[in-house]
Amino acid sequence: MQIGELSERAGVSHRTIHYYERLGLVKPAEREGTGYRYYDEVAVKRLEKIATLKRLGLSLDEIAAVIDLYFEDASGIRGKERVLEILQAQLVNANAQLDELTAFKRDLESNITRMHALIAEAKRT
Amino acid sequence: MQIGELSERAGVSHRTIHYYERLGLVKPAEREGTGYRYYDEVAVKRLEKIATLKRLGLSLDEIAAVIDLYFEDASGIRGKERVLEILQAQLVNANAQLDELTAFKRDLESNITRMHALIAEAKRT
DNA sequence: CCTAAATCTACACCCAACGTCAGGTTTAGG
DNA sequence: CCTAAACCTGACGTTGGGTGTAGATTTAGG
Repeated sequence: MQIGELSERAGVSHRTIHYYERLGLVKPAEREGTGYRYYDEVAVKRLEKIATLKRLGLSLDEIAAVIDLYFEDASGIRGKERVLEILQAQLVNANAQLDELTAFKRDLESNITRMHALIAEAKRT
Repeated sequence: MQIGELSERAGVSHRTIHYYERLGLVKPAEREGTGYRYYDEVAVKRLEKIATLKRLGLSLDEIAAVIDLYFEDASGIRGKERVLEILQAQLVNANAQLDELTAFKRDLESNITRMHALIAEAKRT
């Protein structure tokens, strides 16, 4: 598939794909002499994973550092141990974010209740 | 307290406080003729709340739209209804983020398990 | 009263993460 | 074979969230 289709399917602009390529986040499956980029299905998954990691608050540089481990196996025991470390660090992080988000949600809910009450009261008078 | 102390206690630079002031996120308790800004304890709390909301992924503009409701009551029924809308939108958002984060965490855990297995196997051989 | 430290305003600059534009090349379909 | 649509590169613009710096003013402590 060419960059246009990839762009459409992954929901990012082709300029963004170019940009990500420069940062080492994605690369075309092949680029025969002509210059056109051709991608495979994995590229779609990759861009989707990038989007997810971005939503979790990682910078593009941070994503570049870990994205590969979702799509190729680390070689050698050292590589695997390194990957394991990174994954565990991310897990700790995710748990912290979950806690914060949960507290925020509770906060929101109580404020919503309060607002409802205030509005009801204001209407009564 | 002056801006230096506020800066120190809230863990943000005084330049950032100036910047936030321009965006309407904080304002000094008083500014007598001289020009110096003087803050009270609430300002510390405010800056901490801003930091929290930022960590949750809100932009400074979005924060500006809701921060007041943590520290003063919206005036008038229209104001309260507006605040309610914003809160409810944020709740929807928070729920979506929670779902995504939970899925991400599951993913991480399964990858961690897999890595453990791969490492154990590699060591056996 | 004097001076060093803190603060003031205003403008310029920085980085990340793109988007826009221009001018040229490649491809696919009729 | 021709042309419109897709693609290429490179340079420049933009937005968000700040930081740096200069030159002037204010304050506090000895």
